Amino acid sequence: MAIDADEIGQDASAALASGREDHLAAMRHSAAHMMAAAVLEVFPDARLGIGPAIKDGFYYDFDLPRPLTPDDLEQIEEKMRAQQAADLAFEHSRDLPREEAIGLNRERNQPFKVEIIQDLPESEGPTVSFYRHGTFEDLCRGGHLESTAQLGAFKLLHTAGAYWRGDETRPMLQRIYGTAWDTQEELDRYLWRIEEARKRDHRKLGRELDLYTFHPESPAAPFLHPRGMAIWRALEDWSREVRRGAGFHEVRTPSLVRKELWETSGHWANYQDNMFVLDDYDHVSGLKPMNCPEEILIYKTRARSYRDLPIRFADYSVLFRKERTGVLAGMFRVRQLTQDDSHVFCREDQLDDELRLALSLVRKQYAPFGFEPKARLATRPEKRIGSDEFWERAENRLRDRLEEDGMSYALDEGGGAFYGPKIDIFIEDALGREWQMATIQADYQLPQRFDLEYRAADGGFERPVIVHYAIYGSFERFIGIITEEYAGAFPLWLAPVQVMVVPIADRHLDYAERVRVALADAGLRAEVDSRSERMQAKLREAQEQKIPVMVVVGDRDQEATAVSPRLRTGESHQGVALDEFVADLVSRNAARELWPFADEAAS
RNA sequence: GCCGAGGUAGCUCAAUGGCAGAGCAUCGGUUUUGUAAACCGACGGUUGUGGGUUCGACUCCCACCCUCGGCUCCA
Repeated sequence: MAIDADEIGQDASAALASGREDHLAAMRHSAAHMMAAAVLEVFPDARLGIGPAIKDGFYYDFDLPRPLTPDDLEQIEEKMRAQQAADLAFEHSRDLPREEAIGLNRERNQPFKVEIIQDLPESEGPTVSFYRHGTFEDLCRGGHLESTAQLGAFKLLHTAGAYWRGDETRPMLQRIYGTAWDTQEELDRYLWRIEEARKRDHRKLGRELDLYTFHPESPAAPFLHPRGMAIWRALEDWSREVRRGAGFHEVRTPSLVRKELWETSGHWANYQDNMFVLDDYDHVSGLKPMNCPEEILIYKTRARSYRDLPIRFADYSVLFRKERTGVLAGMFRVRQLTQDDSHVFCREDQLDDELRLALSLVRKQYAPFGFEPKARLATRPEKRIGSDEFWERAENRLRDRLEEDGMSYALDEGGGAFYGPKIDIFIEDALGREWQMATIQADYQLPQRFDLEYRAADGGFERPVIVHYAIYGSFERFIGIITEEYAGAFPLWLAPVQVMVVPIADRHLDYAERVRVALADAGLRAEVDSRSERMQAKLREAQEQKIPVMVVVGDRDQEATAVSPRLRTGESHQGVALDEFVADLVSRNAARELWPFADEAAS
């Protein structure tokens, strides 16, 4: 078999990359040890939790007598620098039989360490290892730098509460997050990325660009301003276009639904606490957190034939989820959301094709954004319904489709929904952050719970399968993500105001309005800046609003029925014929190009 | 829900127990302009809400609301 030269190159660079990853992980893990030692210097009574390396850095959890302050962090960081300067060797100090190790940690008053040792599986062997640098010794599997002097550039970032072992019934410890890199340049670049993310915060941009705002009168629900709504509509139009070609039919279903439906679906048992429940005279009703059971009611309104299937419903209804207050976050986590929800009722023998269709629609719908989807296969959770045999079959099916599609995917053990496994799709944004987007689920449970059936070719009754998916996920969240991805500089097809017409003097107002109408008639979103301001001021304003195209109109343009466009990128032209200009924008808009540039704001 | 931080004019931010202020925005006027900010003036506040301490509270204390960073959760 011939070996592709490119493949060798890729393997080699992958090996290099993973060697570098190992090195960074060892360094960050070592930094965590040094931080623990420093914390013990400041708080001799501190009890230690765990301290792993993570993406971009490390953390360590502590039980401390009082909350940490920013001053404490500085002090701890200084003590770490002192260790770094002291060039202390990291050494494998000893291996102790479990009982002795437990005794040692009891003596040191480290109950969390005792618990870790007690819970180590037998397969880890009869002894546990300890590592030391300076006077600090910690229970540890190993994987360190040779010496504290090898720690590169680091910084302690912030503190946060974290439950011991991630269990909310256990004590809450104080976690200190830090970051560590080989060089100061890499550290600076990372800190720049954090700063850049802060600047792109969608809550800030949403207000500055007049897209959406949040108000305490309706917490965790965005108020969409005209400009935000324009983005929403552009997204919705694209979603409908994608689904129309794929044979979907749009439905709309009620928000307020009696609890019996949720009992049948299983949501009442599993998510009752996260539903808004209302008193409906002598009934109990809930605001719907999901569309599926209602699509099912539509399915059941008539006898279905095998010839009717697949039936594909799209539903853009509003959903309500009573999220715990602490999880709310701008557009990312809201209590009222709208999905581009899709439900396909199909025969078992059509399922593979429907999963293929779903994956292809994900690719298609993401293409104009420049998003490259990756997947996670989320398998059976602890809290679930259905037999193991069912889960096995369903998981394999999803895996096969992913393999076949070639989409890169990872496993998310136990991450499935209570009624079935799912494919979660995520993307990486311009700053290297990952966002979970679409989710695709093959569901055998709801059809059974609702006793769905269709008449088969042989005259018998068969049970359909439901494929659930949402590609944007929720519109709210998606808008938040793309606001940050583009740093507010939306490509033409998404820009709330696509063209700002800038008359030079008041005598050009009539012509400016004529230009606006020409653009609007062509289906573009255009406005005239009719203020009695200087042209430069209007351009600055439009530029700050990240409007992709400005057109200046003055005497020369008016005479020639032309415009003088200026792009957000700074590029400008004089005296372009109005017809040509409109036609050019119309075609770029229709093609949903990433134009003028997607990431110009990042540069 | 839990841990921590925060909330002053529409926005960004000053004022640490003693007269709540600036820039931008807004409004009025002057200016009519060729590719990123014209000039002059005016308006704007129950300092998140409610209680308390004090001669006096933006400032100190308590409760609540909202937001942010995390943890847990995410059908």
